Amino acid sequence: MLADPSRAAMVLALMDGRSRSAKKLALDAGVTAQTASSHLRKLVAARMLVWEGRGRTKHFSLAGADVAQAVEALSEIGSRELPGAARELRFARCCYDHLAGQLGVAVTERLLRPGNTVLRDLGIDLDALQSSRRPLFRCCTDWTERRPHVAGALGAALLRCYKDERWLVSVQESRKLVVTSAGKSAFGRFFDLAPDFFTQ
Amino acid sequence: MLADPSRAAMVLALMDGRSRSAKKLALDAGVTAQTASSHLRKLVAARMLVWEGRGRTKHFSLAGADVAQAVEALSEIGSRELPGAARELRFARCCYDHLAGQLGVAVTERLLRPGNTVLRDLGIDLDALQSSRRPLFRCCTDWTERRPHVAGALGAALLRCYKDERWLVSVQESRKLVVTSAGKSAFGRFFDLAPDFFTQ
DNA sequence: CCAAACCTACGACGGCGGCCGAAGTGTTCC
DNA sequence: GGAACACTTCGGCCGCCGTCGTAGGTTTGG
Repeated sequence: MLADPSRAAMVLALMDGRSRSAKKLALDAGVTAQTASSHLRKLVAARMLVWEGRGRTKHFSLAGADVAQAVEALSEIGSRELPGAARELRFARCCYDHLAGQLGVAVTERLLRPGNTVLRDLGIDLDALQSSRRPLFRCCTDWTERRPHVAGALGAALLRCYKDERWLVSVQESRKLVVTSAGKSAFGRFFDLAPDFFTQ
Repeated sequence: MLADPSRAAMVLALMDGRSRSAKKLALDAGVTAQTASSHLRKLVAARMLVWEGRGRTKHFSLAGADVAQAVEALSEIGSRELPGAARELRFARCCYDHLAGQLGVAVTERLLRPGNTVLRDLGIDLDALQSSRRPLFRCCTDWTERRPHVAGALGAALLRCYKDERWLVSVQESRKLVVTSAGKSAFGRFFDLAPDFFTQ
């Protein structure tokens, strides 16, 4: 149940203990309402979620604390590799195909500022990404920062851009991403990051 | 990682804390050595297992207690529906496509007795099952009984047989299986079960 | 009573990944 | 040295399931 990214996103979104509508959970997971409905039915059948009808909407919440405990236990395993030589990993790493870590969170925050023109400045073609089968925008919760970073087709396109421009280079056999000197100035310029952001 | 049946079987086999060879784990999971090798590589990469070379064999064990904790937390969810009106469920239930519960465990124990002719008596065609892509025999650990019951292609064939003969009937929207009166005498005859086995 | 909003059922598509056979590498034992 | 054994890599097959478009049902609000 938790192995599917969409279902995991829905369960993670409910980890605060509150309840959300099916529509909201679909947005959280970055899928359509039809897909979300299918997933929610399975999660309820697995006794991991419960629901309550409020008029024409259905509100879902975690079925119990044991579900949350299982999710946290799995998160523990996922974030376990951090304590050691994890400073670089915590700063910038590859999360599937997009950027995660402190840099990923900072970039996402700037992207969400109203009125910014970062995507146009970077030459990201949103229309081309829209045509992809994949959801354009997805927010992925960062295990180290506990804040969202941009994922989905847009997140993948951004990381591809960073790599093409040689702002980031990936480390062999690792999720680590290293910021080049060109990258430091470019990220600072496009995303309004202070110079000492990279030297903390 | 834990969502795949083969990987889950391997991890469950290691839940006693001891270590096992790759070959042994392949047998536990009911897959070939090649497939097991692939799974074990992934589990090690995910920091869920560790290994130690002993001559020409590799012995794997759980990477730590947090892995066991996550597995137990997930098992808790899986077995949570039992406490309430769970007597029938604990006695005989459908586990995917095969029989589980006290009856499933008892049947498995009889099948493993040397010299028994139960499969031939029931008309199970082992050669036909062999040709399936699916592993013929797989042992599934019963969460309520903590003992193995037969799964895999053979387990599925057996349950199909039970249902065709109307020894077991499934309950709508539930994993519950009800033993018919014909089933009670048939199970008693073929598997040497005392009459009071069904009335305890 | 109509339009809008929310959720669901059905069907089809497509990709990911589990699976195994064959072949290769390294180790043990006689 | 040679045979048996344990594990790995490579390649290709195939089935499962996540995804969405279309369509239909239900509730809300005007």
